[in-house]
Amino acid sequence: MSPGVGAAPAVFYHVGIMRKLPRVFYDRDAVAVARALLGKCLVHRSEDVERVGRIVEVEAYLGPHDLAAHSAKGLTPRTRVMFGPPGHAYVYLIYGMYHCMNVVTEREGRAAAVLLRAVEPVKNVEGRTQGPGLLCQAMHIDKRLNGHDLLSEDFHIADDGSRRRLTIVKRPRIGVDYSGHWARRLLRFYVAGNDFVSRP
DNA sequence: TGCACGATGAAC
DNA sequence: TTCATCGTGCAC
Repeated sequence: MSPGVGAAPAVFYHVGIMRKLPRVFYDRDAVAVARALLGKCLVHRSEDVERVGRIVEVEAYLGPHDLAAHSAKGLTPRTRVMFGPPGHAYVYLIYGMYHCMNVVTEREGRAAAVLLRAVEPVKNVEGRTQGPGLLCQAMHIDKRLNGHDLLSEDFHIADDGSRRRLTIVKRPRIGVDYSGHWARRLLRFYVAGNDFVSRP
């Protein structure tokens, strides 16, 4: 993989030793996890292919009191994973045609999560990755991975040792206008200037 | 059992 | 602004 001379400065080049994020990484408040996930690598191995994307845009969902969060509906078959322990994937079908992937955060019962909204292609990623639906499509993520442990070998998030300074932009979350004042909270975070952010 | 509505993306 | 398309949650 060649860096490409004179490419946009917002693109990451460095890929060093991959260190899988430990359980304690996810066992923190959703905002802290959301911000810390920016720049980390989402890794999914399936059908003998390892696909890697660098996370550049996320949204935090704080729990049942957050009216924009699915867990605001309470404990249901669908939200069961959100109410479970941290470091697991909450994957659901939206609008009958796209999948969205979340990372469960905070201790069991808190039902907080971070939605992955966009990644920058790093390895074996074809197609667009700007937006939660396209991200899942390109990374071959679907409902079969709902509840999957993110400390597994085939599906996890890793720190590749990149120490690039990131300027993080805070914005309101997308598509949650039904949630009253929660829609105005600045709970969407993305890497400033990155070309793969869905809605800069 | 029926029905309204999405944490979306693409076309018009 | 409209629409594709279907699982989920809740009303009846």
